[in-house]
Amino acid sequence: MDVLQLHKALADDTRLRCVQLIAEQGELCVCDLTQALNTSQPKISRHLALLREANLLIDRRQGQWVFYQLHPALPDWAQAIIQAGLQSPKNAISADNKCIQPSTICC
Amino acid sequence: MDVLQLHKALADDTRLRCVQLIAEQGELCVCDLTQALNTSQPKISRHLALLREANLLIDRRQGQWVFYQLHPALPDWAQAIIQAGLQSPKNAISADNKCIQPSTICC
DNA sequence: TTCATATATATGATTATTCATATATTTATT
DNA sequence: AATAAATATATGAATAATCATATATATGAA
Repeated sequence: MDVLQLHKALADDTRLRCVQLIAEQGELCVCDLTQALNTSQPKISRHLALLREANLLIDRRQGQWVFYQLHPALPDWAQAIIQAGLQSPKNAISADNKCIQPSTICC
Repeated sequence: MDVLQLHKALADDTRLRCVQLIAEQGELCVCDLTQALNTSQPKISRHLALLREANLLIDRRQGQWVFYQLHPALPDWAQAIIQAGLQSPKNAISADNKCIQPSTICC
């Protein structure tokens, strides 16, 4: 993972909001994100796959559900970039995260 | 300027290297960047225009030359994102910046 | 247990759209 | 005229969205 790849991964509204929500909540499943972002399941799934392939997220299946969290080995500079983005008053999730609780929305 | 726009602005190799070089050097002119990145002048110019329109850079004409620097009113979170990217051992300019001196290459 | 069904997620395939680059031209400064 | 920079246009490439379908797990009835 390099800096360019991280910016590319976060340069999409859906992906940025997924990462910011997951960074705030620790762990969320696909159906959480689908509801929180009010978007289609295949769209979320594709973007999560991209983030997983970029080593930004890891997934974990638990029964029916697949939970995503930040990759535990994310380098410091990458964590710093994600955190700095969350500091912005105009971050990507300010309108979404009010109604999110970890895995309690649809699961 | 919001977080998504910043990531989009930095999600291109040419633009990321321009911003990182400028952040390190303070100020560079178009011909500096053209030489440092070994790429065509129209390509650099077009990407600089994008960064200027995104309020990431400002430009200043001095005689024949146009110098670019980071926007002085860049918010803290945006500066933090740029700086964190420079911390990466795999940042975008590690192969370029060795030969750069502010405005002394071609000007 | 077996069968049927529902739910959660992923993936192919297609289409649409956005983005980057190259070439040529133009403008501005000295 | 010569150098520096910007812009216009066309083209190709990468990216994203959508629909349909596939897979995996869970649940409940017979």
